[in-house]
Amino acid sequence: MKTEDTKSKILDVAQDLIQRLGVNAMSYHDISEAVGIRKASIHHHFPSKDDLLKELLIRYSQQFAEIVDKILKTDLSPNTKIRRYMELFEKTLKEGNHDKVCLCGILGAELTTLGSSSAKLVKKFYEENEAKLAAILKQGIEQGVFNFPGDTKAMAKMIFSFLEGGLLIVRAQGDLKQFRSMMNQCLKLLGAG
Amino acid sequence: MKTEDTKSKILDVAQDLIQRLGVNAMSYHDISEAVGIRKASIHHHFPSKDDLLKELLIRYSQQFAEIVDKILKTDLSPNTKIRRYMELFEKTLKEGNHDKVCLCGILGAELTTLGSSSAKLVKKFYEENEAKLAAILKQGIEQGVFNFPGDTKAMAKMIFSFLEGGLLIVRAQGDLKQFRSMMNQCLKLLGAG
DNA sequence: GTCTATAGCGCGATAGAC
DNA sequence: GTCTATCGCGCTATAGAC
Repeated sequence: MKTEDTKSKILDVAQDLIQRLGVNAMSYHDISEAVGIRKASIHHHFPSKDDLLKELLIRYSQQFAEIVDKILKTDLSPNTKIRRYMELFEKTLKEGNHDKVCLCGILGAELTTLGSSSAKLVKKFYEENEAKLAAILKQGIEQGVFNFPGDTKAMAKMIFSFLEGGLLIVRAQGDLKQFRSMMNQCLKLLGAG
Repeated sequence: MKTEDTKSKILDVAQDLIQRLGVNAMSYHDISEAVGIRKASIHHHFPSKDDLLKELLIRYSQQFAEIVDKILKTDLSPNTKIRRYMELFEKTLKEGNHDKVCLCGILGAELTTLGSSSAKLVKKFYEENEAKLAAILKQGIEQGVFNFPGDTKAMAKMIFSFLEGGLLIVRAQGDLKQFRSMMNQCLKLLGAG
């Protein structure tokens, strides 16, 4: 198999496993079974586990940012933009057996056990997403479709926190529609009908 | 040393380690170093790691519930009750090196790797806390000090999610005052000045 | 109740043949 | 690029002396 194909298949499988189990509970053995090659072959593509994680974080953040930026640059109402953004998180939970959460959400819990460059990539994901949420909120205020008290940045951080935390809590409770009910509640708080 | 003293010291140390590292990255060896006894002695008190975790979860949930119930039964305004409740989470982050999060928050990330009774205890913690938050919100609505659109239960779940998620995100960013800024934003959203 | 010693396993990682 | 084989380590857990 071509190197790039194998590499991306390994990343796909690793991402899936980490989103379910976390990095610390996932092994090269697990990956090898799902990909259909041997452990040693995975080391050929990613010498260490931390190498794999770094590449995965770069890919994940870039893919996520691409999708978010596409939403941002439309001329949808800020109301709809926020909804679409939140649906990206909901979609994660809907995949497979309803037991996947955001990659960077689960890695946030394991943060103190990560290598420092991996930890920085997780932190960067948080900051970029908060900034993009804040941009939508600002636009909504300016257009008069949002009407909430307080600070835009604090509001963005709070929404991002509830999305990341909400995935963990709703996954535990096993009732996916609870996530949508929080999304609707959030939109109401923004004064977005 | 008396059995009960040793047991509770082990639980103290284990709780601290798990709140920083997660269960999967924490070992009996780590505990033994911090307590000052040997690995085998820990197995005498808690035969398996899951036994330890179960006892820890029961103790943690009970202690947390006690504190929350004390807040609930005061005649403080719902406004202040919510603030006090949120400060319990903030306090966790303030301890030690600012790298501790809620025990059940970090275990939510590791949920799929836990034994089923431990997982149930985590889930129970979530549900009890959401219910107590909802009770405060309801009281605030009835007394006319809160004034927010939408549903009380959805609002409680959203607040609880942002508290659990916020600990993870603010820990990663290393800026403790961001948590307080979210707390203040939350209070504003409740229409609580 | 705590200790030493060790079993037994799974892990990340490497060497070297093909 | 993938394989077999293996090293060396750290882990949970147990046996048995004190």
